[in-house]
Amino acid sequence: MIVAAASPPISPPYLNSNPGSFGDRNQLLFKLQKCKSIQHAAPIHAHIIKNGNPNDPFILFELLRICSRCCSIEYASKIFQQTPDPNVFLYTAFIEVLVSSGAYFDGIRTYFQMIKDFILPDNYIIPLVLKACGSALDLKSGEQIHCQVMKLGLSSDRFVRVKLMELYGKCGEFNDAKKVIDEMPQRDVVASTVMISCYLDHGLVSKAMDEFRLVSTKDNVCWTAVIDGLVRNGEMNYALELFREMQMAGVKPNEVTVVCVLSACAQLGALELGK
DNA sequence: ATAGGGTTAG
Repeated sequence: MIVAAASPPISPPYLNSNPGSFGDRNQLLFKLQKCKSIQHAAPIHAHIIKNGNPNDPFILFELLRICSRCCSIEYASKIFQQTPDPNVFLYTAFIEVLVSSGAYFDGIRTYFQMIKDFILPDNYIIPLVLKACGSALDLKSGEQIHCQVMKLGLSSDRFVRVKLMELYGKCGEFNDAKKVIDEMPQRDVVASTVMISCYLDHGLVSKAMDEFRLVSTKDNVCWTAVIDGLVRNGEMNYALELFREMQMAGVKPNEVTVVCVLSACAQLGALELGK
């Protein structure tokens, strides 16, 4: 069988005209995706600056991801400052570097810079920056972002809702957190777990249990969050009772569950039970 | 073509 000869490929403008040892642009991208450190990425980056398009957003995105992996704010800042018109992906990747290194306020500032530049936030960057607000206990910024969420119609996104609840929970605004979960058409187990933890972190045991009784789940993380919270609130017997109930319901404990239950036994001096 | 959620001790 004779196969028709393929028509000669048209070189896309980003293709390296004389591919050296690094190969073409897609191979460079692939190599960057596998880089674990800047040491590995730097020569590839240098090669792109010399021979390729250093403003290629996909390349820059991968470089920022590497900075996230190895917590290098410095390298990331250099890249980001030299990016002429960062899009929402590049803002997200850069803010991720900042937030994962604990530079919450820098992350929040960078987000508001993006808004000033008329770049629309999406349902990926919003949870990220809400997490920063929660960690920094920056309720004012968080509320501002909540307003943007409503205007942009992003409030149905489940990641957005979870991070809104965490923000309000960390700031002690339980009514606002509850409003978010109550507005869900139907609550999912992660949202419920966050709401429960939000109560238990502030000693509101009975509110947490009310929320838990609405769930009915075989999800052991959710059960564990409740058991842990009870232990942290000094409700050892209640925690052990729930542990038994969990097993009766056929939910398998994980290692975190066991740590919590053993801690309860230790605090009760219940050696035999612990054994 | 580029991305993401919840639980623990020390």
